[in-house]
Parts: sequence; C-alpha cells; structure tokens
Amino acid sequence: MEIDRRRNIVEAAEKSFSLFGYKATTMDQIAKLANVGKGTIYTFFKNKEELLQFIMEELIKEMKTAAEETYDKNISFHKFVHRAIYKMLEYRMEHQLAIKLFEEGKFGTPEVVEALKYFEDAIVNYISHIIQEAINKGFIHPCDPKITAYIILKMYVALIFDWEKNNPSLSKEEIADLMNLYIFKGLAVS
Amino acid sequence: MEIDRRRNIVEAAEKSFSLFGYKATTMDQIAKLANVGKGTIYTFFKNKEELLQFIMEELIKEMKTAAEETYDKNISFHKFVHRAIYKMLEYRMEHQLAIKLFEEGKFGTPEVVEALKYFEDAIVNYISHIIQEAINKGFIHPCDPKITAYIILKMYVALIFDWEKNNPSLSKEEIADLMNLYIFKGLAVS
DNA sequence: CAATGACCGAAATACCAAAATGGTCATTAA
DNA sequence: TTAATGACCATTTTGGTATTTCGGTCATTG
Repeated sequence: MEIDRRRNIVEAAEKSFSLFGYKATTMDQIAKLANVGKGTIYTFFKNKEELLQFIMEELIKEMKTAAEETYDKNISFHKFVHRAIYKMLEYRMEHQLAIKLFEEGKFGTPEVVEALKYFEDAIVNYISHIIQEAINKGFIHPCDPKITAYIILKMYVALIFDWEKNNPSLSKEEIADLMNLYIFKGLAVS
Repeated sequence: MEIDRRRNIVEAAEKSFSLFGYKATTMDQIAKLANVGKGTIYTFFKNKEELLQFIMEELIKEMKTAAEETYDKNISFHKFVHRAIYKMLEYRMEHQLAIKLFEEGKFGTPEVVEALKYFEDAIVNYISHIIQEAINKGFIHPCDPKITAYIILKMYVALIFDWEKNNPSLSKEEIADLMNLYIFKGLAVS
C-alpha cells in the first residue's frame, strides 16, 4: 500500500506540537517523525504556520462533532447547551495540543496567539448558532447571540480554569448548577 | 511649613509607577521626583514592593469610598450593584496606575502579579459583601456570595476589557442591560 | 538624629560569536 | 516526467560574558 505522506506529516506535527509546543517543534523534527524529507512538507503546506492552522481546523471539526453527538431531543435546551459547551471545554483541557498552545499563547508567539483567537472564534460562533436557534424557537429571551455566546464561554472558562487557581475546584455538577443559576434562571427573586 | 517627605515619596512613586510601570521605575527616580535622598525612602518603607503595596491599599480604599458614594436608598438593588461595580472598574480603567500594572501583570513581574491578585481579591470581597447582604434581605436567590462576586467581576471584565479588543466597544448602558439580562433576569423564558 | 548619597553585591542588559531553523531548489530515484 | 529529497542559504535564536544598572545599606553630615 502506498504511504500517505501528507497524513504522516500532519500526525507527526500534531504529536510534536502537543508534546513540545509550536515554537519548540522544528520542521526537521517533523520530517524525521513523519519519515519524510523536509522538502516534502512544503509540497503540502506553504509553511509552518499553515501547518498549524490546518491542524487547528481539524481540531475544531472534531470538537464540533463531539459536541453534536451530545444532542438529544429528550433533554432540555439548557441541558444541551451545558453538555455541549462542557464537552468542548473538556476537549480543550484534555487535548494535549490545546493545553500546550494555550500555555504558549499566554506568553506571546504571534502565530500561536493568532491560532488561539481563531479557535476561540470557532467556539463562539458555534455557541452563537445554538443560541440563535434557541431564540427562534422561543426557548430563551431575545438577545445578541454573539455577545451571549461570548459571555457564556468566558463564564465557563472563569469557572473551570481561573477559579480553581486560587480556590478548591468545582465539580461538573456544581458548574452546571452555577451556569444554570446565573445564565438561565438569574439571581433576581421574581 | 515642614515638608511631608513621606507624602512626597508616595506621590512620586505613584506618578512614576503609573507613567512607566513598576519595573521601569527606579528608586533613584522616585527619590529625585520626591526631592529626597534615596535612603530616606527606606526610613518609611522596607523596600520597593512594600511601597507598591501601600499605594495599592490606598487605591483600594479610594475605590471603595467611590463605590459607596453611589449608594442611594431610592434605586433598586441591582442598579446599585451595577453602579458600584461599574464605578470601580471605571476607576480601574481610568486610573493610570491600574492600567499600567494590569498590562505589566499579564507579562510576569512577580510583585505586580501579587499586587494585582490582592487588588482583585479586594474587589471580589467587596462585591461578595454586597451580595451577602442582598441574600439576607431576600433580594436575590441564595447562592455562594464569593463565587457569585467572582463571576460578576469576570463578566464585567469580559465585557469591558476583552470584548472590545475584537469588537466595537459597548456603552455603559449596553453593559448595564447585558448584566441585568444575564445575571438578574436570566435567559430562560419563564 | 533624621537625612543623605557614595558604595556594594546581585540582577538585568548589551553584545556577539556560534548554532539552529525555516524555507528553497538543484539533484535524484521511481 | 514528476514526486521526493536533503544540502544549502539567509535569518533568527541561543549561550556565554563583559558591562551597566539597580535595590538596598550604612558611615558620614548638617
């Protein structure tokens, strides 16, 4: 069977990026790992950055399908939103690549910052889409879907990533309850 | 009249910190600005870090009184919360020192990171206090005041600082409406 | 005796040679 | 003929070091 060089390259790059980060991964290294001459990489990808972007797009697609698999007609709308978003963030946390890049991004490599912005945008757009549908169906109050999606994401990140830096971390259920309280029910006593 | 060296030092430091940041401010510079020998600074403050902390404490106190001044028995509870928090963030945004340190903190100087954590804690505690009172009075649903305060702060920061990095910035009123929708009313259609 | 600035060790910075890296392209192997 | 390759090049990064700067001290001073 003919070997799929392109696939090998992508997988080698993914492995190396997630293990050592973007900056610390060299093209020679990727070529070695992929059992391929370095020049070959450039027949498939214009440069290192494009290779990263391709991998990010793959990752985003995987996340979306993962989220969509949680869809279930029998659960309430907000449960779905919660599950889907949680699944996506879980992905982000568990996936080596995402973690490494997330750390690297805080620091400063421009390509990585760019890639992460792209990543965040993809998530926000996806959530935004769900919100819009929910509004159309009259499940939730009308609101700007984009901002709402953004806020929901930030809130999750705050609860999952930031809060546990200085406090005992919250369980999946606690986070679900909190999101439900803050975003869906609201604090106000009717 | 006898000159107040201590006051001069604090003001010089504050000015220099907010103009050039903590790291880029030298003790010599402060001494010059304060018309004081360098050694004199050390008769009032143990070191540079303590000087920063003193200034931060002053800033926090100022912010609290500024927030408290917005209290008005005739406005609704959530209006008060909003006004108070907004005032505090406005302070943070407008005050040169806070901005400079905020930028510097993202980067990494340990003392600045520490000081900002202290700053954030102070805000969260203050909000937390207000929340607790509101719960006691039955204005809002029972909830963990600390987490709630934390979330509210994060949400504001997301709306004021982060959102406008990639989107048209929101007006005071828009932010007020959004906070009201997300936190108080909730998205759910009753 | 409060105030000071010359002084000190440590830490940051500037500098530069050597090594590494991203990307190209003439050569090779199929 | 064409896809694959790795030696090669220009540029960037690194590692080590000489130099400067800075936070903090303390003997001297007014």
